[in-house]
Parts: sequence; structure tokens; C-alpha cells
Amino acid sequence: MGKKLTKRAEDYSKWYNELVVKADLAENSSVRGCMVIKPYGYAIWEKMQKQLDQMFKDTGHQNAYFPLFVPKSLFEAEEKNAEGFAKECAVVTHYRLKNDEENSGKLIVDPKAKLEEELIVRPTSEAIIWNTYKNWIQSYRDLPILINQWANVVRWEMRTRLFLRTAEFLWQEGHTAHQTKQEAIEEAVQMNDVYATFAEEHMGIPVIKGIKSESERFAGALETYCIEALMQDGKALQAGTSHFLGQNFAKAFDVKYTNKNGDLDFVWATSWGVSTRLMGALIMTHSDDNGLVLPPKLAPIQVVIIPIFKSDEDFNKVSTYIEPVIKNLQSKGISVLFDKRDTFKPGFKFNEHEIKGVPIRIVVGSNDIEKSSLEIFRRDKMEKETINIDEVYSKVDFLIEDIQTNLFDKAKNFTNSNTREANTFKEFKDLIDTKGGFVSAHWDRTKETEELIKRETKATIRLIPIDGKTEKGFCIYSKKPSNQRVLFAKAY
RNA sequence: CGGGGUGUAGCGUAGCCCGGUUAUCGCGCCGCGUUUGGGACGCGGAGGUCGCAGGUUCGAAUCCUGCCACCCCGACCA
Repeated sequence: MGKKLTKRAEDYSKWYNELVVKADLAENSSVRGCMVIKPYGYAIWEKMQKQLDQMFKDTGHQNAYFPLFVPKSLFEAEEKNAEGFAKECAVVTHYRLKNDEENSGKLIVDPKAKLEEELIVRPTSEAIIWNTYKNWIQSYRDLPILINQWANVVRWEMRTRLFLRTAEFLWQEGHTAHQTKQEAIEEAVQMNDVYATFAEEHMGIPVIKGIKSESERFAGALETYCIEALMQDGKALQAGTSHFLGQNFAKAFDVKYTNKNGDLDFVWATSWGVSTRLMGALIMTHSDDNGLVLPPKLAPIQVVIIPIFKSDEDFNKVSTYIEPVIKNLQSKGISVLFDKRDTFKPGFKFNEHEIKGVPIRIVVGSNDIEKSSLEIFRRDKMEKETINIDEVYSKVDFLIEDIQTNLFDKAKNFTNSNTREANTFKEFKDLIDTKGGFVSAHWDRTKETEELIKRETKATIRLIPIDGKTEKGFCIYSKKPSNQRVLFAKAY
């Protein structure tokens, strides 16, 4: 582990990368575009998984698992979806290797083992799932189907970035089938709300809820709901999406049910997902130049206790002094690490846990035993104080709450103060170029204008706000009338 | 797929233009000792097919050819 992290102003993406590696979250793999998620990073992902999963269960969903491979014929069934993903698919063409006779010890693909039909490694599972649902659905009594899958998917991206865009990533994808259009739309909106709640209350990341413009919409969807968050470098990150798929997939896979009147009808569908990209959002939202900052709800270690000792005798005294505190905190469900390693000096440990974003640190030594005290430190504000050992329980309870709230509030303020209105194209360009952040502006709702603005400024429409107020105005680019502002930003 | 760049120890690098001792330095790693309330220090040590293949040469990390990999900027994207 090196010294301080690079200042983020110099080069944000370098800073981000270095942080991910130093905080021991993940590293680039030797496999093209893929990453290795290290135990500490995975522990955070597991906490996110567990909490999200509970929210899915609370809204009536169940987990299931579907195949990794999608036969090409199924994949191409829903044309728009297939077209949207075609350029980034890994394809399995053979099922066997054999010894290379000209090059001993090496293997080659056996040309005799060519598959009749190629298998696509899922970039998303709509096709394979809808092909399965076809057999599950006959009557209105079979509906709704509310299923979620935790899985890995592969998208062969040209350029990759740890957590934000890797060739393989972990995610959850919900796929639901409903009797009515209304019910499906409500489901899609509900799950987008679940994502927003999770982002804000668990991750401490303020998000804006909205609808994607047609060109940013998921391939095969009629409507894409999304949450967007603003990162510390002023760029936006799509944190989650929920799609109303209409009857597109039902029609493509011929999924019909008999309704109460005895008529055949296509079902209505939704799909929704969040991925390990959320880890990227977490890192970029809260981190500072001292490293990662974790909200207590997602921190694998909430409290680290560092003993100061010179000898075994010292250690035993400190250990006896602090043991009841550890037991008590753990009994309340708080995860505590007693860092008793004698192979590292205290100063090293302080820094290590700061880089890893541990929310609370407690330091105890023989000085404290005499005074019945201990030192307690909060990572978010980098503040420490010495308190009486009896106060530690109420203090920890308070800090766990307070750090969670403080992180959200801080990020919320940042987002608010980096969301600005533009009324002319010149103003717009200025804001995008010099300040970044979200820019709220009128748009004429045409693809053409959206494309031209993107080409000239690199900013895209992140979303059409759901709670956005209507307001008469004129498109900043075409000057045609508009009745609602939309949010633009440069995005990841 | 277009434009640019880089491959030297686990990581970061010097040397390459102008070929010539045992391939440089820092971090990290191992051993011993002293240290331990904010990233310790001293001494000793281990670790290299200089991306791969071929060529030129008495001699190649260095020059030439081909290949491969990765990075950055575009296009694509959760």
C-alpha cells in the first residue's frame, strides 16, 4: 500500500481506479475487460444484495435462475432487443477442444465440434426467460409472475472501467408478467421507486427519478424508468432502470393466456435491474482524498478497534479492558473488527482502515485504562474525540445513524448545488463545459435535437423528471415550444 | 473498427535515439535487531525468458520485420 491517493482534480478516473485498488475492492483481471472483485469489495456487494433482495421479497417477488446461454434463434426473436445488443455479444460456436498435433502441449478448437446453432452468452435474459414463461402461462390464474434472478451477464464493451463498465458484471434482473397494461406499468414504476429508496436510504446516494428519452430507452421497451445520480466530478451515472416492455416480448415469444372471459390475450411485461455498477456509484459519491467512505448500512466492518500495545502484557490488559465493549456491540448486530495484528503499527492500521472507509474507529491503549476512556473517530468527517468508556454504546449508536444521514445530506447538497437551469443554448453549453452537473432545460422532444445537442456538447438527456413541474418554455436548441424541462448531463 | 501510445521483478520505473562490464532506482516481499497513541528505521537478502517469434551483428533491452497484449482518444454502452 502506497502513500496518499492522487488528488482527484488532476485526473478523476485515475484517482477512481487507484482508490478501487487501494481500498482492496477489486482489480483488473488478466481476462480482457473483466475484473476480479476482491473479498472486501464482494462483502459490500453481498450487503447490497441482501438488502435489495429483502426489498424485492417485500414487494412480492421470488428468486429463480435461468441459463447462461441463449440460443441465437431465441435471442433474435424480439428484433429491437436483439438489434440493441447484437454488437456486444460473446458467442459460443464450439463445444470441444483437442490437442494440437503440430504444437504439442497446446490445445486448439476442434473444428468437428461446431455447434449447429450458436449460443449467445446472455447480455440480458429477456429472451431465455420469456421463452420459458411461455410454458408457464396459460390462464389468468397463472398471473402475475413476479420473478427476480441474481446472475452474471456479459456485454463485450469496447472500453471498460472497474465496476462501471466491465465485460462481465453481476446484477439482478427482475422479469414480470401481468394481465393488464396498467398493472405492468405500476410494477415498473414501483421497482424504480424501490431502487430510489435503496440508493437513498441504504447507499446514501441521492437520485433523481425519471423517464428515458426514446433514444436512451432500453432496446425493446415502451418506457424506461430510471434513477440517475450525480458523481463528484459532475458527471451523471445511471444507477438503475426499470422497463415497461408492453406486449413486445409476449408477442415475440407467443405468450398468451386465457382471461376470465375465455378470450386469448398477450401478457404485459416489465424488466428491471441494478448491477455492480452501483459499487462504482457508491465509491464515486462518498469518497474523499483519504480513500473510501462507506455508509454504515453497507460497511462490512462498521467499527474497527485498534489496540495500542508494546508487549504481550500490555496487549492482554488492553484486550481485557475492551473485550466487554466488543461483545456488547456485537450483540447489538454491529460488525466489529478487533485489529490485534502485531505485524503492523497503529499508524499504518489507521490509514488502512481509512482507505477502506470503515465508518467508526476506536483506539485504546494503557493511557485509556487509567482514565477509563477511549478514542473514537468518525471517517466521514475525519474527527476524533476522547470519551468515557461508558459512553461508547450511545456514541456508536449515534454515529451509525449520523454518518448515514450526513453522507446522504452531503451528497444531496452537492447534487442540488450542481443542478442548474439553462434558458439559451449558449448558457447551456457554458454550464456543461465549465461547471458540469445536471442542467435543466427545455427540449422540443425530437430525436434530431437530442442528437445535435449531444454532438455539440457531449451532454445527453439523462431523464425526463417524473415529479417535474410543467412549465411553458422554448427548446434551447430549436426554440420550438416545450412544456417541461428535462435533465441533461455528461454521463458515464 | 479508425487515430495515437506503451510493453523491463508483484507494482511503478531508468536505460533504447547513439548496440559493448554483473540491466537502474523506488515501493512491496523475506531475515535479524531496534521500534509501536498517525503510513517506522538500520543492516542483510530473495526476486528478471527486458511482451512473443524471427532477422542483422563478434555481441541486441537497445537496430530491422512480423505477431500479440494492454492503455488513451473516438464510435458503442448498465
